[in-house]
Amino acid sequence: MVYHKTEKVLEKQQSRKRKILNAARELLAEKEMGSASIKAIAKKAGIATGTFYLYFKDKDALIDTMLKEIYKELLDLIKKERAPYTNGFDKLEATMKACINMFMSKKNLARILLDLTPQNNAVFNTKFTDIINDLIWLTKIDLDELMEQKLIPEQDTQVSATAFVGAFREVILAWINSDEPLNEEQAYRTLINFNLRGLGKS
Amino acid sequence: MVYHKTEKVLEKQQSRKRKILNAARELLAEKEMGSASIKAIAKKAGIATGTFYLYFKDKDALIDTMLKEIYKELLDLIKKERAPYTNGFDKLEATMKACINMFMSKKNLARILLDLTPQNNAVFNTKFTDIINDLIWLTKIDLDELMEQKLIPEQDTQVSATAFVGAFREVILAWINSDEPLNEEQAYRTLINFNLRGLGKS
DNA sequence: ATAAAAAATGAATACCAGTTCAATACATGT
DNA sequence: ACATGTATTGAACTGGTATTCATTTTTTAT
Repeated sequence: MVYHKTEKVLEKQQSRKRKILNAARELLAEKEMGSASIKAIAKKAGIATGTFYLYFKDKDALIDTMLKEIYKELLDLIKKERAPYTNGFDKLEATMKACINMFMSKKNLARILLDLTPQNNAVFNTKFTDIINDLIWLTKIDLDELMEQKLIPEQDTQVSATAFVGAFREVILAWINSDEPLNEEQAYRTLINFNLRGLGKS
Repeated sequence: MVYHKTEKVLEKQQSRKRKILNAARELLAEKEMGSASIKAIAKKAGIATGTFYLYFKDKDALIDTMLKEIYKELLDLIKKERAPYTNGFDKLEATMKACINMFMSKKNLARILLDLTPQNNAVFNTKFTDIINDLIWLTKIDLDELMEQKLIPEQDTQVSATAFVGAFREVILAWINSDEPLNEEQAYRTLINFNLRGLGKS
């Protein structure tokens, strides 16, 4: 006798995997991240703890998958928002605006992607660092282009890109963890101007 | 019968407390911070695990004390380096140079003060956030003064200060965790210029 | 030197999170 | 309906860390 999964079962399984990923996202995004235990995730996803291991090899695999997913969502949005522009500064500004909008509307995503405060998990930290480094690397590409075109002064673009991302990250995190800035417009402009001026936009 | 501690004993106890604090610093500064267990700290300090609890109420108390100490050391150095200057920009630059020098020469301090990557400890995270916020607050004071004097354009100084600290932190961390920049001088100047230009130094 | 007081010890304890697994429930094909 | 393959369950297991505490060592005062 051979057993073949029916459509209904396949769908149920996919839905469960999604539920696990969503539960993990929600729990990780909450302030007290200690709460993101397998037991808690399983409970939130509506399954038994053992069931978790039918969908993911271990906790590391879950975190890996989750971070990849979130990062992809961010990159896709950035790509879309940058598409209309060819000028380097416009592209950078579009990138920042895309990030601000995404992070402010989906604060839980932002907490996971920008805030590494509370993780004890080695894979999480490694993956996380990789993502930040990747963002810095993408920024550096833009800066090298701008420097090539003499639109910004001679500088160590690796350092500038790191500073750029660092400034951005700290501000967004402050907004997320406290309450919004009083004057959104001015705050946004201040951040964007800080970074663009920092590069030496002439 | 009444027991009074003799000088020798008091000194020995103070020295032990120091040894515990130093052991904690060294272990926390190492890459794999999971190793900073009470057992490891006690071992490094040359005492039994139980003895630790004669000197600190619990692990949280140790971390609290340690972070306060380190932060005080940093603030003292900053204060000293700023003393010669009255101009706002000079003061900011002196602050940055003091931090760069301290962090690059005492990388373990920097890892503890700037990099919260691997802690699971709630008190550590809270304390850490407090310290960063304090640094931002101190920066904001300088910026308000500069804005008052019309030396930088109108802006949300809370945001600028946050960006300033964030850029600085990210770059220093990158230097600490990888290897030094190839061209130290240019890298330092790039970072300092980024931040000063970011403010809109005219 | 001796007894009381304090400090130090480290094995035992308590606790908590990730993971396993024997038992159970459900799905499939005949 | 039945037999067999697969999925689910949750209690038990594992490993690791903070903390305690009965015992031992050291210090003090007589």
